[in-house]
Amino acid sequence: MTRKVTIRDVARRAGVSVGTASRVINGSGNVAAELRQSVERTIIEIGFQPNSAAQSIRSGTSRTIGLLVSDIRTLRLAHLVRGAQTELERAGYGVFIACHENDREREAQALQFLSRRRIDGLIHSNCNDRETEGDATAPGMAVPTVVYDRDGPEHADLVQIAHDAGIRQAVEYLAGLGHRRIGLITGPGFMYPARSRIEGLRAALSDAGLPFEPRNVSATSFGEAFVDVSNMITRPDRPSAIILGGASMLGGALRAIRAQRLEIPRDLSLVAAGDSELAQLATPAITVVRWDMEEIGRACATALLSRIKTPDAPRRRLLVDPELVVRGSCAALAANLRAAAAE
Amino acid sequence: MTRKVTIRDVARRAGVSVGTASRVINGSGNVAAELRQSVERTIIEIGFQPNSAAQSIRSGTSRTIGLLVSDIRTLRLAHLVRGAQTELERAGYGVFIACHENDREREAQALQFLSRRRIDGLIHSNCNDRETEGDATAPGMAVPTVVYDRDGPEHADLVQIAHDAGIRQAVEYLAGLGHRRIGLITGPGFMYPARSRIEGLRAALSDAGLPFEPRNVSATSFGEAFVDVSNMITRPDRPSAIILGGASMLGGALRAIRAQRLEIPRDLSLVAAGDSELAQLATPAITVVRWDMEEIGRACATALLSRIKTPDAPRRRLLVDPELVVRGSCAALAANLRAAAAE
DNA sequence: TTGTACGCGTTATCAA
DNA sequence: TTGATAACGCGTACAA
Repeated sequence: MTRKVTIRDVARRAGVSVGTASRVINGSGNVAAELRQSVERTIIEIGFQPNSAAQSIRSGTSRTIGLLVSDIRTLRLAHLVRGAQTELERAGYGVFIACHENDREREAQALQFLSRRRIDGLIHSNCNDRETEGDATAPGMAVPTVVYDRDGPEHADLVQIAHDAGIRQAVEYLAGLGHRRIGLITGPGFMYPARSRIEGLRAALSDAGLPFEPRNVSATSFGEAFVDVSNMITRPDRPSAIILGGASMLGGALRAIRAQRLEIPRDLSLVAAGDSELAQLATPAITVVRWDMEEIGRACATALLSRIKTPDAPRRRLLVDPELVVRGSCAALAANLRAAAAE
Repeated sequence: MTRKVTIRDVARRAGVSVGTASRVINGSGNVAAELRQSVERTIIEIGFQPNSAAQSIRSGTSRTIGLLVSDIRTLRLAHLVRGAQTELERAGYGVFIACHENDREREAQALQFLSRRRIDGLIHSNCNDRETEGDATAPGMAVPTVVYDRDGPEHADLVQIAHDAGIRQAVEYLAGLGHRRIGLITGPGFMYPARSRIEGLRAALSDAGLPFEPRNVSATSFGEAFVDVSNMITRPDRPSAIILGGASMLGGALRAIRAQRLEIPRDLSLVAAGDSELAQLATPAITVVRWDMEEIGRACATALLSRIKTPDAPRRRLLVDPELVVRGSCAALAANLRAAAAE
């Protein structure tokens, strides 16, 4: 176990003062060329590494960003994280990743943990954006914050997906195929995405001259896709097309559809909001509304970096427009009816 | 921007010395009940959070673990990370995640970065375990280290998958189905998994009384699965069964097989080493040799924690046995031949 | 241009 | 049991 090597060791060995050594290390102030070289050589020789904790305590900045999401095992969040990470590391920041797993308590703990680490900024995807009062009182929340795809607290910058616009694209596409009863199954209403999607559905249906039917909308808890889809597709007046809000629902939805012996797209058209490996690999491949999580991660990072640079700038909101990717899970309604009648 | 609140603020406001405040905060030493309560109340009132950088600089320990893998966008690595993270957080450690993306330079940079942060331990999955001499000289490598699924440097503890045993299970299963020409396609030989798999194949074939044919083994770079599989299955004496080493190869392999208009399992049996969503969802579902990445992440964490506790304990090696999960991608050879003849 | 010395927030030692 | 104070490693104001 070698004892740690400090800037004093460098100074002593190079025959200079710690001040000079520090100036060489940070490139601040002028240092004679010969001394500089001597110090630089010494640093390499004895393998000196500045202690970032000491730097942090001295400078009041930790060069660390906190990144708090539900779970990096979710592929799209892993992509978000990587996008943010590359951008932040490029700027010299380290990234502390924490997962709240949609548990308010865990989230609070993580926030407190990050606060003790004196993070310089936070990228946060809350697990509940309707009750952020807890966070407001939470210590360390005055830190520059970018909230991803949630309605964050007052002081935070926002990076959000325009889910309403995505739903609109899906509805226009489906309406163009002749569908008149379009269902939406999405997550719980205490998070921005679900609210935005429902709003988008309402507007898009109205524009298409179609009625908004509350029974064709299901906004409940996660992981219940099987149940929600089953309920919706077993009704006699079931929708002929369903929009699935949330990529994590696709598995359950497909199982439900299969269990009812419905065939996609013959008996039911399906659009998923959010791309996934499953959507690409399913047969038929699922038509989706998608956005690039890695790019969004980078966007969160740059937003945060500029917020850190100019803390008093007005609050910003970045809205990312999704893109419709047509694959094989939707059929024109006429064909749909024909096939159904032929059975 | 509220000024940071320090332990001195707590002490002053509670009317005690910083020493007493510190003792209350850390639960070290005895403090009179009334003083303790007063301090505790004050801490909550003014929202004091110990500055972990200062704690670190004082105690010489950062309560931080570095976790260096190729890429958390790989689902199984995300699982490993979460497993390790939960275990380490439970023990009061924060986890600094870095990705080297199989680039030696990035890896060195990450190592240096983590070293400056004075991590107390490292969980590392090297991108090349045949040239670790660079790491040895790298500063900060004296830190307690657990290497995952690589042949790490001398001082590191090892957590490895028994890939050889996994291949053996696959070979025994395939041989039992009548297969005599069994191919193996795996990653580059400068990493432990490929070496272990080839070794396992050799031993298992020998035990089954089958010849080891070098041309039925392909150990090249990643991401070339399509090419490697194509080459192997277009040969006139192609194997009747292929073992795929590395879950990331499955996509390319399936495309290659499809491109040759071979049908699984009729024309070709397939076993994948490493489970994946794709393996479960493909039709037919792919028979795999699998292991639980989250459990392994936890194992890495506990190994590291005990290493930190007892730095001088002898080097340990944990070998995890894979498990064969039979699904639908393998057929008895007889049926295979019959079908082929009927074409 | 260089060196000295102080302070960052904390813990630990030592006297009281 | 409590308080005063030294140290941890570093950056920087100030003096030389």
